[in-house]
Amino acid sequence: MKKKVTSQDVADYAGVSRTTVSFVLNNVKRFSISPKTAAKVRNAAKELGYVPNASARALASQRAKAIGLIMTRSPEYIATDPFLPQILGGLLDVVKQNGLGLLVEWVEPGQQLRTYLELTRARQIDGMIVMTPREDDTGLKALEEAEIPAVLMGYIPGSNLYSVDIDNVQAAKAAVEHLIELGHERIACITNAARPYTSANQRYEGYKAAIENAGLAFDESLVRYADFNGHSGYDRMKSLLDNNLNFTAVFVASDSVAFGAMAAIRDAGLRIPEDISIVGFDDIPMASYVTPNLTTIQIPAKEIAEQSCHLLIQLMQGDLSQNRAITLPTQLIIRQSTAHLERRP
Amino acid sequence: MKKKVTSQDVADYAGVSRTTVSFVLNNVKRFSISPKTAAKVRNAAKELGYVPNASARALASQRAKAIGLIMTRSPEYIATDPFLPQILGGLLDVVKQNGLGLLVEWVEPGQQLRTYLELTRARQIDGMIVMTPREDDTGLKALEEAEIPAVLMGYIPGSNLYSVDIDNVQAAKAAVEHLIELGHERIACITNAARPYTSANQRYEGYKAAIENAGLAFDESLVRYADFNGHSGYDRMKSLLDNNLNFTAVFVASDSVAFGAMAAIRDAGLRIPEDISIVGFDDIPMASYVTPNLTTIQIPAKEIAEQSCHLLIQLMQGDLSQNRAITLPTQLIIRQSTAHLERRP
DNA sequence: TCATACTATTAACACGCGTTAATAGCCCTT
DNA sequence: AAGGGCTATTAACGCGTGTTAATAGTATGA
Repeated sequence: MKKKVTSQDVADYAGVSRTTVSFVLNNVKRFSISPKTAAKVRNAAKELGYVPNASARALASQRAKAIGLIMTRSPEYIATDPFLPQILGGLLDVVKQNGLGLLVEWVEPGQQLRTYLELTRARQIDGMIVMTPREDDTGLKALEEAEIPAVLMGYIPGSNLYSVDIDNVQAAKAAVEHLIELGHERIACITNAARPYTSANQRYEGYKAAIENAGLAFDESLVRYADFNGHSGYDRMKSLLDNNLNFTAVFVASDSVAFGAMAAIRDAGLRIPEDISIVGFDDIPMASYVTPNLTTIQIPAKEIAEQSCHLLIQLMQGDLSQNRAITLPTQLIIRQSTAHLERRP
Repeated sequence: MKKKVTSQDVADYAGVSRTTVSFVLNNVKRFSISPKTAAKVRNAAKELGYVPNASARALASQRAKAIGLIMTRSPEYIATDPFLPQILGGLLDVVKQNGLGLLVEWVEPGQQLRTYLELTRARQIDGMIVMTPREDDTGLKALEEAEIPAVLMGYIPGSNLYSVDIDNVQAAKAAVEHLIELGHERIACITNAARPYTSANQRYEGYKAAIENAGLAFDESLVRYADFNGHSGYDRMKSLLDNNLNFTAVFVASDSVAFGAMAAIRDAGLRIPEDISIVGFDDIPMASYVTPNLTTIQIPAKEIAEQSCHLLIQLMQGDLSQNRAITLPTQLIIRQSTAHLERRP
């Protein structure tokens, strides 16, 4: 290992004091440094390949120059999240532009309290983005009180935390209204996750609202709760089909889940969209490659990540004048998995 | 913000010195502490909600208690990597078990040298896992020399770095041999990425070897180089089809790319597998949900991540007696996208 | 009784950097 | 020549923890 180069080394090499080195390299303008000295210092730093020690800097300046991405799910579920790449891509982009680092953590559902506080106190990060929060998350209140900058990706009713999200209710409503316009009246629903996940609950509410607004009969027995992945989608759809519920369309609140559901429909010998129309949610990349192409709701995942990150950075700079809740628009993408209801004799 | 609790506070509260607190909380056995005192300290720490400051600890102990995941791709490509969730899930699992943090970084192709060294010197991390390295990566040699623990996810010929990978050549060979056994003789190939990416090159070599071993004619004009995503797959397949190359099967070295290729085949009015058989690579979750289900090579992505992490942790503990290169097994998963060649009149 | 060995604890320094308060150098005015 | 007001620079302290070398205390053996 090459011997570590400290700012003292740079100072010696340039023939100035360590303080001067710090001023030059951090562009401290309160103390004017002559251009000649500054050049000497910069040159020395480059010559020696000086890289400031992050820990020491964090300790002295009281800021870690890093943010945390906190996921409230177990690795098992993280591994199957089709959105993660887009989220991460968006975050990494912004984070790097601002010279920050990104620390990824997950907390076991139930352990949130301890972990949020630990992360806060440990000061390894200056702020955090909480992904996929659950309404029953006990730690979020504590997070509000501790005044560490935090942004929710997603929304928790009643929480005072800053958040960036889509309007899940409206989006789900739009999806179901599309089916209604196509003449469907018995429309099933498979959520993306269990109800404590806000997004799942909101999409369910949107589904319900669309049904009721249209004067159709809402039937709870047409609803199933999936578990993020395609496997659960297959399972829930099978359950719907096995029960002879006589529906002609289904709203599936997640594309991943929808793919599983589609497989179940095919395995039952039914055709999409001739026998059953299906609308997804998310517009993950694969949605346009499956057969038939999936009609779905497009979520600007990357923008959500970017906006979250920008917001967090502003909070970290003490700028609190922002909107507490940012809502990003979604779009219904009509493809081939939905069709007019064909009345059968 | 609650006032930060330092180890001094704990010491005062417990009526001992800060050193004792440190010894107790870090289980330093060289200096024996009486059980009574230890209990007093632990109790005080709990009472006050003491969480050690990560930066200070890192500075003093010369170890950051964190590892880095370095991706040599731009966020644009990161956003479309279907493997990322599995990798991340695997890493997070192991990382947490060992009380470490995970820092995610990306380096612009071409900027590797600077970034690897910066990360090394900054000491924000104790070791790093480099993902999807390229053969033309100039920074890896520097990484070898700097003696920071590092593990490659993937393999670079001629590199002395520790690595965890699958046998890409063998796996590709198995995929193509499957097609050959089905009677195909004109077999096209679309790689997952450009040649400088080792995995792309190795899969290409496997393809070539299988063709030649079987005594078939190798034809370079049947090869295209894709770019990770489905879009490029669509494009490359279209190029193959437009050129009237008369092939009956194709080996696509990435499922994502394969999905695009499948769409192109359908858009050309051809059927899978009746007109063209297709084998993918990766077995991403969607592979079993597309129509027809994709025959592909299964990669143990999560295990790769876990093994990489375990290996890295051992390196960080100074245990160098490990295998330099770990190779994990792959498996050909035969589904519905491949079929016997039907001789047309 | 005294030296010895061992246990339990602590004072003090190091880690590398940011930053305030103080100092040295210099030109200009009176 | 002396003071005044700049500008450029630095000594010195603090951030919170790990760790070594030294100290106080206590039991053991002759």
